[in-house]
Amino acid sequence: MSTTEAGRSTAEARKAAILGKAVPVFALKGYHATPVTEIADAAGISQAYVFRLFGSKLGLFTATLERCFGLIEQALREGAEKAPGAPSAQVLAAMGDAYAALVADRDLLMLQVHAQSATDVPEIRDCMRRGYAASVTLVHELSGGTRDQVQYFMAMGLMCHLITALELDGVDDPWALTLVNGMTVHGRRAE
Amino acid sequence: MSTTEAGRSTAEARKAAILGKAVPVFALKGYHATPVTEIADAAGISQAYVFRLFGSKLGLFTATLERCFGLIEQALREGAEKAPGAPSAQVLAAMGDAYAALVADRDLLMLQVHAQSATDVPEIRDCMRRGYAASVTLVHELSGGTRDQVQYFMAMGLMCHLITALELDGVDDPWALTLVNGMTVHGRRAE
DNA sequence: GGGGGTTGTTATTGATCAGTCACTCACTTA
DNA sequence: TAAGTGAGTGACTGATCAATAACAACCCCC
Repeated sequence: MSTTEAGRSTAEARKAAILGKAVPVFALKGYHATPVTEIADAAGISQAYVFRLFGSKLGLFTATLERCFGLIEQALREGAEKAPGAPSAQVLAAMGDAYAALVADRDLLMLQVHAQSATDVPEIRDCMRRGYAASVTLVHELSGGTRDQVQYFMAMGLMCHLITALELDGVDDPWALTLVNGMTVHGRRAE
Repeated sequence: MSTTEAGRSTAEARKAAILGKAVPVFALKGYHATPVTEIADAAGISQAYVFRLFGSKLGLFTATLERCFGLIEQALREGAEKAPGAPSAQVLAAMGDAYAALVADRDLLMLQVHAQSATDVPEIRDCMRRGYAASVTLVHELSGGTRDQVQYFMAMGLMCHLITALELDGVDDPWALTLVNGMTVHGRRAE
């Protein structure tokens, strides 16, 4: 079970490849419940080498989380560019749509949920703070919305987390419909 | 390190006592990262006996989670009773205040966060669904609010989870203030 | 006063997992 | 072609932890 497809490459390229595979694997069961062997297997690489590249399981997880935040910021930015000069509400709607498209695959969303639960580890808590700081600041600046609007925007993002974690998409009961109210599937409400 | 204070008691009383101690312990690091030994120690009881009483770690966790939801429902109910016959918005505000008072100690809130992250375990996911179903239904019935109002109420509850997990109370940066906007410390926004 | 159910413990087991170590292999440069 | 370097691995270790097994004290009712 060695390198099946790619031959050898540079350490940086390998790290990037591993991070790409790590997102869906960590998204499944979270930080504590995921052995790094699973990520090594998914990346088609030995577990020992993952430790060599990232130092520790914690280093691997925070790197994965940072990559995740990077993708989200990029999506928000691209969304905002689609409504240039529009009023705040419309910019927020465009950013919401871009975010919804990005997180349609569940993985980035669930990684956030797991990271939020692992904040007893200081490095993870700090990484989360940095990520949310960047996101909130970005939404504020690009949309020009009020504090209430931005808070509402983020709150609906959190509601997406819950809907995804509980797999409420297909549930037809009234309480589930109330929570999903106005959301696009796996996505975020437009306004 | 045996039973320090209490002598022997009935199994039911012991189970209740253990659940009381289990809430803060599970709240610290969550389901996967908390060994049942820690809960046994906190309850002043042997680890083996905890397994006898709850069958498995999963059984202990779901029982703890159910207790937590029970406390929340009780608080919501008592909150609603303080504004009888008032318009929806005021009933929601009263329920929010009661909820805020209940979760001021962080534990119940963090338990929710951890449980949301452990939904890959089917029993935990189902337990969460039942709990949220009961809460949403209760808020809807007691307040008589619209779907949007109830969704917003729950979304602000989720925002509390984030604020608590990231310890944003004392943070003075603009992005943190945006998220905390309108919330009472560790609590939930009134309206 | 003793049988039987209940409360509780100590000791152990079998598995899992983060992290390490001593290597090998391939490529580059002189 | 020999020496050096970075990529990559298999095999191990020490610790932790969920779960169990075997046993001990207690109490109530007959």
